[in-house]
Amino acid sequence: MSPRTDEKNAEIRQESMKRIAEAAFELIARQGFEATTIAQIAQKAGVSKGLLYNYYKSKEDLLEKVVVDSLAGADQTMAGLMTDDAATTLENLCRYYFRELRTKPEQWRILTELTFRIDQFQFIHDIATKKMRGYLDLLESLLNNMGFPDARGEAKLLAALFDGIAIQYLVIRDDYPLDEVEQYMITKYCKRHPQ
Amino acid sequence: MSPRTDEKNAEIRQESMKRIAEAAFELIARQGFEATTIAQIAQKAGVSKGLLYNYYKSKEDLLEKVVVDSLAGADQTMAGLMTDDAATTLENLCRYYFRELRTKPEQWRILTELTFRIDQFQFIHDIATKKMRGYLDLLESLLNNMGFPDARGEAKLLAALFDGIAIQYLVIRDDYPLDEVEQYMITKYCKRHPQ
Amino acid sequence: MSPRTDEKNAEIRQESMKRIAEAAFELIARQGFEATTIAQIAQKAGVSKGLLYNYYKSKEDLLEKVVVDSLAGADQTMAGLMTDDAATTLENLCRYYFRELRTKPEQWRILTELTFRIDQFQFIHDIATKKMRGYLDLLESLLNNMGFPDARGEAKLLAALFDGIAIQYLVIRDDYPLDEVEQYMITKYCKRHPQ
Amino acid sequence: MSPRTDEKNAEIRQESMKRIAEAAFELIARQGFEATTIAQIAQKAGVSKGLLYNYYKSKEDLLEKVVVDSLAGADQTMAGLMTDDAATTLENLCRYYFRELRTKPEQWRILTELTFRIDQFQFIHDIATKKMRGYLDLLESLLNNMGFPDARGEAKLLAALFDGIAIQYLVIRDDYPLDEVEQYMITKYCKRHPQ
DNA sequence: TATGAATGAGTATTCATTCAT
DNA sequence: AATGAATGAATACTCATTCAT
Repeated sequence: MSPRTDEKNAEIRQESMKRIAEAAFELIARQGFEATTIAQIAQKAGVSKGLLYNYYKSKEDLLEKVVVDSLAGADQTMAGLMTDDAATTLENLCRYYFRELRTKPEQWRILTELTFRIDQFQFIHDIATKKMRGYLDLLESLLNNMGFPDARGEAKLLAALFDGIAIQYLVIRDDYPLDEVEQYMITKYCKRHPQ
Repeated sequence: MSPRTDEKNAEIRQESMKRIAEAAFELIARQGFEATTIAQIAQKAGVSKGLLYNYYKSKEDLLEKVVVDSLAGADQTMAGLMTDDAATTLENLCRYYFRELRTKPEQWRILTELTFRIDQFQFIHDIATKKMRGYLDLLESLLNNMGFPDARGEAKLLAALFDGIAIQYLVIRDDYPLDEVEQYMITKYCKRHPQ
Repeated sequence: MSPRTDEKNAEIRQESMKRIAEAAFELIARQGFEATTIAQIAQKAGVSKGLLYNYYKSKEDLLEKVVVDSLAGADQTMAGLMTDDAATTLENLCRYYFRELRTKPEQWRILTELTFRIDQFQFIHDIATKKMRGYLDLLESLLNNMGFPDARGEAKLLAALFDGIAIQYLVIRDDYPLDEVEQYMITKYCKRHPQ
Repeated sequence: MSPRTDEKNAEIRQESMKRIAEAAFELIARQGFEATTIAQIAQKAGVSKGLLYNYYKSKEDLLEKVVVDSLAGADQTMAGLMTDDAATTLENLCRYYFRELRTKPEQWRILTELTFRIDQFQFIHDIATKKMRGYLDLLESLLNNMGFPDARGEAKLLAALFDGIAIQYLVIRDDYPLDEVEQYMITKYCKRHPQ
């Protein structure tokens, strides 16, 4: 019960939770939520099923925490991409988005899949709605700064375009010309002066 | 000597299958595939669980048949929207798409969700991939006829845009300005002469 | 309702029952009783499931009738093997038994298997007990006529020997020297004068 | 740091498995394999259905493990009956066989029944075939040592005789003179000098 | 006589969750 | 903090049997 022990405990705790979360995300990304069992997650994380329930209330709670964590990480990274120049910022965001899509397609696949399951997971509804509004506001502000007329309307289309490109790529995958589309988007939205 | 004529039997079968399929699609669309039980489907269809297995090999087989049927119906409807004029055809398709989204959002949601569950529903993924390619070709051909330069590239963005609008609408729902976006799309792609 | 129709009906009836019984025996012999479904039997017999229940009260009733028929056929054949000379009769029976074993091993297999399921099928108990006693009496009488001392005791062993040979052959099958054993039995019991 | 020592866990597991196996064997021996439900076994063993599946992959796996265990036990016991003198060993085996038959007829019945269900329980058939060959070799060796001419042929008949006696006894049961037959077998094969 | 659509009771199996240690 | 034995509710699927026609 000395402070040292408490510290150590907190450390162990963090370590265990991290391993559980990683195992969960990886398995769920590969197999889907219902096809992944608590037993699999515990085994992959190298902990007992019981311990898992010390940290997470339920399987769904685990999913929520994992998803929230994953998105929080993305938010943080995106914050680092902001600059004083709107066009540069937009280009940074754009490149980041395409890089993520290319390097972690399975993670994006599961996140997108979950987005479609709004009615089944309440937390998804809240998160997805908030995220979408946030991105919309960000895009609007950037486009506005860049001098686009009807920045709000354009932002809506741009947001939809990003989502749609992800869908097409995640489904068609190897045959989808992601590089080409990325180039097109950057040229069209970040390099040209708006009319 | 048949106690019931073959036609009568076929009729009865069709009727039962239809009721089962409708019940299944509706429940699955609302609750998702795993959350929907065979018992629920049978009850909603007003038949016994056993009868369901006279017509469908398994729960997954039922899903497949229902999805294929649903998509076949859409194909047929779309075929009727073709005209001699590319711009008119595109406008028809566009209006049809937005009408579907508005009137049957749950169906679109479940179909898209299932498309993403590659490892679990290979057949849906295959169908969806083929459809996506088909739409891409159709859009390219239309845009080409309408005089767009780089019709292929533009078709890709347009396809992504349609998908993206759907996901945004399905998530944000009531707050999403679907009418406005529809108008914008039609104006931009179907009414203006390409540069 | 004319006599002619009744006759015809009876004929049809016989024909249908025969086909059902044959299909049932064949399927049950190959797959076992519980692994064989009424649907399979009906299909193989080319009749409807409903018709089957016009003739047989239940699946178990069908099994009983089929088994009884099969054994009755054997009885009839055996009756034709009787002669005035006990040694000749015994030899005939012996040869018949081995020939059956060789030509219809699957049928014997299922009958033997059923014999072991006394507690599960009441009718099996009755039939098997009666048969065994009948054979015992027959063998005793034959051995007695042939001059064996302690014909009853010897008959008991002989009966057990026949059963045991069947078991060994039906299990080991191809490697079992059935011909050799047959020859041995005939030589030992039918050809030599008892001491 | 384990909340329960590994040994303690192993003990608990062994205990549970034993109770399940015993319950399963007893019920299956009495009612047959398909007539015995998992629920019955679990209840008789005093555990939940779920626990049963912690230890056995399926109902059939449970059957296999139980059968293999049971036969391994018999092997061990028989090994203890071997002596330097062939006649004594044979007599020991003979007495053991009859005692088993008398005290555990249901177990013999079910094991033999299962042996005949080749297509459904391949593993039992394989085990039984191997056992039969093993017994044959053992009998041949013993008879050979005892000076029997044609020990191989005699062994075959003796093996069949044992099997046949079992089936006769299991069917006729109370009316079958098992004691008398046992005496006869011992006198004939173990006490007399071969000619 | 004959059919086959329909039933529903029955069964193996899975898995999130709990809790004694 | 950590374990894993144990639970039991939930669920897909089967199949003998019935009955309207």
